[in-house]
Amino acid sequence: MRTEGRAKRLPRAVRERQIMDAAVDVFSRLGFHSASMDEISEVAGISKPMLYAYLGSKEELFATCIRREATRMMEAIATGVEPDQEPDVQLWSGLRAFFGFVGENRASWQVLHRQASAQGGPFAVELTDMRGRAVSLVAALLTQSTKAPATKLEAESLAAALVGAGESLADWWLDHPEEPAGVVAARLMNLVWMGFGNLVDGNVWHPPSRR
Amino acid sequence: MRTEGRAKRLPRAVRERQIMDAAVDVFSRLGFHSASMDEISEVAGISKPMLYAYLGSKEELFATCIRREATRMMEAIATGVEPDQEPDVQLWSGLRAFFGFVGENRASWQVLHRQASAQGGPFAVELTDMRGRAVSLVAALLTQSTKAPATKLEAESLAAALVGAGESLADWWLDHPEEPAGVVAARLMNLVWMGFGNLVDGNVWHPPSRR
DNA sequence: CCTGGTACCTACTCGCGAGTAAGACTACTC
DNA sequence: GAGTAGTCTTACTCGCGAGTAGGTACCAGG
Repeated sequence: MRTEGRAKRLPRAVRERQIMDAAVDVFSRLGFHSASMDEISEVAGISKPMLYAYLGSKEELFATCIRREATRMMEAIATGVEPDQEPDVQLWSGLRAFFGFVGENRASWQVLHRQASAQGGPFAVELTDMRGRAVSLVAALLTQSTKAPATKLEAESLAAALVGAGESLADWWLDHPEEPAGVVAARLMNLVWMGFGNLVDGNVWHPPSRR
Repeated sequence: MRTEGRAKRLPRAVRERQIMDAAVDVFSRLGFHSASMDEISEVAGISKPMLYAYLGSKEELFATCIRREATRMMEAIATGVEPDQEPDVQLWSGLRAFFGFVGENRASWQVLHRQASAQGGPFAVELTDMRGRAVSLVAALLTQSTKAPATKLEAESLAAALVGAGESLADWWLDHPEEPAGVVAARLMNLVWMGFGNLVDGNVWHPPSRR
């Protein structure tokens, strides 16, 4: 029994999952360019031609990773958010779900946010797409709840700022992992709902009575 | 007179500036990895060995670009901000300066923000450094003006969120260049100072009486 | 007019990594 | 047990781009 020998024969679907997992791991650690197909294949416990046979080129592989992780994240948020509630509660539940997802899945988050946004090329499409969905969601929340008729552009840019604040705070969180997810989420909630103007006066937002 | 011949002899300092300008241009268009030293040298109107003679390796060159552009930006902000004013006015002037800088200097902004943050390596240092200075600035503004004694971590994370919101909104702005800088800045000001909670009720922030 | 120093070049080396050719092993079917 | 479909491998090619060796033009000062 050699320790390094021919890999056990496995059905394609299983191998593809293993490869994707390895790819997300390596891409998130090294970034798109510094990651080599050799390393990914090694981590996946498989030889390089399998990569190409199953997942196509390096770019396709990366794009597939982005798509998979983005979908996972959007589903996590969609599951967590509570519709038919007051706007602030909807936002709050969305933020909790977002930071919850990032808390587990650090690798996914990194490959999603840092890497994809840097490669201007074909990947930006996947990322921009997901980000666009998130922005639209927030923008809709805003538009629907506002009394003053805001322009589409205005709502969208505010939503972009909010999403950016979330991403950035999540990045910051990576460097301060000791903070619990709920605390970080609550902070952002306070910032965007109450504003500094209120916070400096000691007025904070808090969730409605516990269920 | 050949169109492509030996370059005119110029003193080192001048050439270095030209090279840096070319490097910022190319890096911001293509990103660190996709940019080649050959292309940079071509844009700079010079041959490759000059690059290495003057600016060292590719990594050194990139780091130097980051440092230069980051310094320019921080100086622009420092110049624009009005100390000894109310916190909201300080923040407002800072935001205006920031978006003003980004509005001109699109290339600088891109090379700064998108590229550097993606290459985890030695460059993150430069970028993290500048970002850290910005965050500290905002955090200090917050701490100094708040009545409720906030923890250091709290102020810092809020500042990180704000800086991130600014960066993200600036990114968004790149895709909607028709908006004037002041409008974009005002939107972010409203978001972070008033909060959505106020905005949906139509309460907006506006600067104190014109000087 | 030589001597050195500085700006500047052409023309390489050389490693790394994406992608492939060609086949070997396994398992299922008839 | 022969065909065939799918899994998996070793061992390459090949271009691109970082970095360099070894010069050439130009300008001081002696």
